[in-house]
Amino acid sequence: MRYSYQRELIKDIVRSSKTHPNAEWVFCEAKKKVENISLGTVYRNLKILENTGKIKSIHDDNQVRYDGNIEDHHHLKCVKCGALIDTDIQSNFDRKKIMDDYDFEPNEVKFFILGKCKKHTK
Amino acid sequence: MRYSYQRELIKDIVRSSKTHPNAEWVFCEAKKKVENISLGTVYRNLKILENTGKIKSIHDDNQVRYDGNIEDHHHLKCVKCGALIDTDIQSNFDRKKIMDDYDFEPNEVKFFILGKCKKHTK
DNA sequence: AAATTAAATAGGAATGATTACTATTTACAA
DNA sequence: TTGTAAATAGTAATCATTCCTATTTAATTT
Ligand SMILES: [Mn+2]
Ligand SMILES: [Mn+2]
Ligand SMILES: [Zn+2]
Ligand SMILES: [Zn+2]
Repeated sequence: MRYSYQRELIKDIVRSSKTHPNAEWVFCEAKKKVENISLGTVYRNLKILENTGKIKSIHDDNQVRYDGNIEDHHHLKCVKCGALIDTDIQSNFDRKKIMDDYDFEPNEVKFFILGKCKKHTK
Repeated sequence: MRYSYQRELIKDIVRSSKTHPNAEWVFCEAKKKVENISLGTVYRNLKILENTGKIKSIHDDNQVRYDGNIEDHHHLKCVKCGALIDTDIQSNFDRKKIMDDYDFEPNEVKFFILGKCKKHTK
């Protein structure tokens, strides 16, 4: 993999963000440093960074969002403002029961907890 | 809400399916009964049926799939063939811990268990 | 320090899922 | 029956994302 200033920039933007941004937001941030960077470059590098384990992606309804926190973790999602909040909540499921009851070999759980974040408590 | 043959048909197609189909599949099925039904009509009515609680929708990566099973339930998702399998697995999370630790008011959990269905066991 | 080469880019076109628009059709009530 | 507004078919538009390609650039070789 050849060095690319754009790719390093995109990685740093995602890694230092806490909002789980989408490609468009990353693009706008990147333009502050490379004024003529193209959106295609952002998408291509986000995918490369994901495939090489440098960042993670989250499918949030009809959009892809990116996460600079590559630790295994889950999220709270605010239904009011769309915020995604990192948690250390563990998912515990009964592997054997799933295999027995459904003839299915599980190996990962994805979940979000939907609700309201503190911004909306009156 | 005025009666519409197309809407009843779309409802019956989703209700009787077990595959959690997308709009395109529902459209193809519907054409077997109403040859010139339009895709827009399918999308519009799927949304109406969802909003009136007659069916549910599931965001599966970048596509919306529909579910005729309106009971509260979760799914196993096969990473090999994309199959979604209904389960009666319950999500148990500690509501109080979430409120205390994250200042977040949870009210629903969405999860999938990813893995391989029986079709891929050698 | 040039010349070489293939990877990466910018910019724009294409795609695919979904939604919006609009003239026509249809359910249903007066 | 006739009047009406809701629903439809057909099509155009939108939005996120991917694809294409001429040009630029990082890295290797002279
Ligand atoms: Mn996260
Ligand atoms: Mn289901
Ligand atoms: Zn919020
Ligand atoms: Zn499968």
